[in-house]
Amino acid sequence: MATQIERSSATQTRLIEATIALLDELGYARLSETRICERAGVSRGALRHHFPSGRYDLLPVVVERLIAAEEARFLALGPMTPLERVHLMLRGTLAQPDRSTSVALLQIWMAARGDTKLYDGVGPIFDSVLPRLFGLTDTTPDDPQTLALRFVLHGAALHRFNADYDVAKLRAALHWVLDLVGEPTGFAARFTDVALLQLEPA
Amino acid sequence: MATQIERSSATQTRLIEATIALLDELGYARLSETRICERAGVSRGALRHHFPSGRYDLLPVVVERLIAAEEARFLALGPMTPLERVHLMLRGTLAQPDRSTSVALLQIWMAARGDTKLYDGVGPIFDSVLPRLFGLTDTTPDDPQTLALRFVLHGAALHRFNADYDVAKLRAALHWVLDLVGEPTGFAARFTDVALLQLEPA
DNA sequence: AAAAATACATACAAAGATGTTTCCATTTCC
DNA sequence: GGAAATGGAAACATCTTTGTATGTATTTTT
Repeated sequence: MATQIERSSATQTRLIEATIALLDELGYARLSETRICERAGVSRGALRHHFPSGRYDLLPVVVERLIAAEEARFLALGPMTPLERVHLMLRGTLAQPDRSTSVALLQIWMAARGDTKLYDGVGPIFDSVLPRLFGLTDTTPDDPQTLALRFVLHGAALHRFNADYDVAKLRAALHWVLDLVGEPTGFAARFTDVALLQLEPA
Repeated sequence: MATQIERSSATQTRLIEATIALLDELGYARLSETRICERAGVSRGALRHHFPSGRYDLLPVVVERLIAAEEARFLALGPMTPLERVHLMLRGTLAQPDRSTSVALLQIWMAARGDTKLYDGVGPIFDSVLPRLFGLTDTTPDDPQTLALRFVLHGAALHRFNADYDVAKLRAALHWVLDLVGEPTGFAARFTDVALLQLEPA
C-alpha cells in the first residue's frame, strides 16, 4: 500500500499529463474535465479533490511544469546571456524539431487571452518565461538581435502545423539563419556538444 | 425596402465580422452561436438559416474572407517571387505592427487541429495560403531564406501577445533582420513606397 | 393578386460541461 | 485500536451549447 502523499502526487501527475496530451491532440476548446479524467483513469471526484476549481487550478500547474522542465535544462549549463540562450534554443529545435510540448502552452496561452479567470492563474507564470528561460530582466539592455532570434524560434515552432511542414526544410532554414548571424563570441568554447545534448529532452 | 440579396449579404457580413471580433477578444473556446448572434444583432434562427451547421459553415467563410483580403493587396502589385512577397509582408508588419486580423486565423487554426469536421472545412483554405499569399507552388524551389523569413514573420505576429511586447522593440528587431539579409535584387526599383502603402490595410 | 420561396424569429429538446454534495475506503494520528 | 483526516467515487442540479422544429413577415415569382 502506498502512502497518501505518493497516491496524491501520482494521480495529480496523471491528470497533468492527460491534460497536456489532450491539449496537443484536441486543443483547448475540446478540453473538458470528463475527458481529462477518462484519459487519466480517475474520477471527476478525484480531479475536483486535487484541483477544486477544475481547469483554473489545473492549468497553472501544467504551465508551471512545462516551463520548469525547460528551465531545468538551462540551469544545468550555468549562467549565460540572453543571446546565448536563444542560440541554444535554436540549436535545440534544430536537433529536435518536432518536440510537441510547446503546443499545449500555445493552446493555453491563446485561450487565456479571452478568459480573465484563466489569465489570472497562468499569466504570471507565462510572464516568468522571460527571466527564467530567456534570461531577460528589467535591466537587460534591449537587443534587436536577441528579439529577432526569438521571432525565428517561435515562428519555427509554429511552422510545425503548416501545410508545407518538412523537417529537412525547417532545419535548412534554421541553419541558414545560424550561419548568417554567426555564433556569439566564445559560444563554441563554452557550450560543447555535450552541453548541447543536455538541451534535448530526457 | 432592400432586396433579399442585399439583406442576406448584410446579415451574413455582420455575422462574419462579429465572429472575427469575438475570436480576437474571447478566443475560439468561448465562441458560441448565441454570442455571435447577440454581437451581430440577429437571431440564432438567422445564423442557422445562412449557415445551417453553425460554425462549420461560418468559419470557412471567415477564413476565406480574411485570406482573400490579404491576397487582394498582392494582386494589385503584379507578379513577384516568394522572397519578394515575404519581404513585402515584413515591411507591412513594420508599418502596421499591431494588425489583429491574424489572431482570428490563429485561433481557428489551433482549434482545427483537434476537430476533424472543422478541419475539413478550413484546412483546404489554409493550405491555399501557400500559393495565394506566399506564391509557393509545388514547382517552386526550396529556399531556406524565404522559409526563414516566414519564421520571422510569424514569430513577430505571435510576439504581439508576449509579456514584453513593445512596438518600438519589435520594429527595431525587424529592421535588424532586414538590414542583415538585404533586399532582393531589384526590389527597391520594383516596389516603391507607393506600392508599399498598398500593402497596408484600407 | 395568389402562390411560392426566402429571411428571420422563437421555442424546445438533447447533449455536454461545470459546480456541489454525499458517501465510502484508506491512511494517518493519538 | 479508535478518531480524524485524506483520497477518491458516484450522483445530482444547473447552465451552456447545439440541433431542430415551427411560425411569421416579406419578397419574389407567375
